[in-house]
Amino acid sequence: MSSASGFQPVPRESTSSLITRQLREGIMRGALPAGTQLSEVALAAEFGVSRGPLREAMQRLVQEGLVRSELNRGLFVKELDEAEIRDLYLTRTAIETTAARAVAHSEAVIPGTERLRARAAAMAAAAAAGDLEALADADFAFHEELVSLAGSPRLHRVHETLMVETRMCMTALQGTYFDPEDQVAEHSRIVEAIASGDDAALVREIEEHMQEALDRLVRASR
Amino acid sequence: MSSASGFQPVPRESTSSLITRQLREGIMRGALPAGTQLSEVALAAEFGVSRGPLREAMQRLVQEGLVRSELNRGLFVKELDEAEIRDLYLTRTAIETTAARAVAHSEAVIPGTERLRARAAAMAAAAAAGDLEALADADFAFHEELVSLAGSPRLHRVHETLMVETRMCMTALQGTYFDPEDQVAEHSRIVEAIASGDDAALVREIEEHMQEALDRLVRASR
DNA sequence: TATCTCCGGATTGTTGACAATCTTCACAGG
DNA sequence: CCTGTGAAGATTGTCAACAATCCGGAGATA
Repeated sequence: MSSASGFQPVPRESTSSLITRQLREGIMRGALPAGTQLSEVALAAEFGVSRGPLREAMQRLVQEGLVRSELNRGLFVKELDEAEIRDLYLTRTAIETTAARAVAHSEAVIPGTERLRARAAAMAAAAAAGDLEALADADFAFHEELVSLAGSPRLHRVHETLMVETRMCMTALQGTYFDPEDQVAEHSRIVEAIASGDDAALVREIEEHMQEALDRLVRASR
Repeated sequence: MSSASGFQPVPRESTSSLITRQLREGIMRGALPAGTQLSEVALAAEFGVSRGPLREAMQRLVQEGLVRSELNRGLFVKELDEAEIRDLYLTRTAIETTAARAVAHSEAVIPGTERLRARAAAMAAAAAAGDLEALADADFAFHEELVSLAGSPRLHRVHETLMVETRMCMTALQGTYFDPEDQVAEHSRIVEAIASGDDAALVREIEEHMQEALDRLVRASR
């Protein structure tokens, strides 16, 4: 059998894994707002499985920190107060600066920056069109791409959770207005800093971007 | 009811949580070496519970990345090749530099550095006594303390997993000899950098320390 | 001999039922 | 009016049995 046939391993996935993904999506999109109790029977019925696999999925989310477990009481979607939001952005900064530096020093800087420029362009387009939802999506795609390019499974796994939490915040504050142009400009500066290979500038740009984003969120939440 | 009574909430904990902790300990200490299959029935019997809670604990470890799941095949303790070890230290650097900077800029720098100095002193004592096991323990306690002092739940949770993986590596390479004095000196330099409040120096010290530790590990594993 | 088929044993995946716990509400007593 | 008691209802925690899947080897066939 040729190994050059280009076949990929069959993407079989456990039920609990599939459920976890859907629940995460629900938490992210606001279908399961912060604080809601997650009823096992109700969710199990909705997913069409028994409580076993569903409970396994729940434990994953608990480990991820997206869900809080109270013994004999139930599971609740975690709520984010201001201190938590600050912690979230502190951690995002840690992960993303490291990722960006890894990209900047990797052999694939050129195609990497190219892809990031494309993401930034998508943001600009959404901003120009005044489509705030598309802008948010493009924003997320940018950061997701950035960390993916670093090629670090650990940074990526941690970042995935952080992005869910970020989106949770933004969903909760939906309707508040941010200046799109600022956001677009900040992302462009990050890309160019990566391209330049200047570590100090790079770190500074990301830290500033995170600080700005955090300020926008905190301001909106009061 | 006074809220200043100093009582803490009763530390009730779910069974799956307790099992998770024990399994993690086992993986860390080498009782469950990398690559071993984790038999559900055997482990459930050992813990004296049924397979339900045990499976929930397993899913937590999968989410943590310490255990790999093959559908209909079983669960295996994750193995770390050289690339994984590099990724591990990359991520540790990201977390610990951020934590150290947070400590350096916090209001509690003074007591913080004091506690870290105590940890470093414990390392020095173990090194002087030639007790390599105690040295490793003190080493871990130092890094654990460093991240705890940052007061960031996210950094702490991520770091916990990373330290388990680190210990896994070191357990696997048990018997190899490292120069204790170097290690002690590196940690002392980190503490003093925190005390000095010089961010650049701080980051440099931690990055160098991680690079050294990584080199020691990689060298020993070949 | 090489290959294919099939079967037995073992392990995981899933389920429904049972036990334990918590919450809520009504109600009696001070 | 407030406090304590108790039972009903609902929810979570746990278990043991059943179903599905995988692995290895014996045996048949060319």
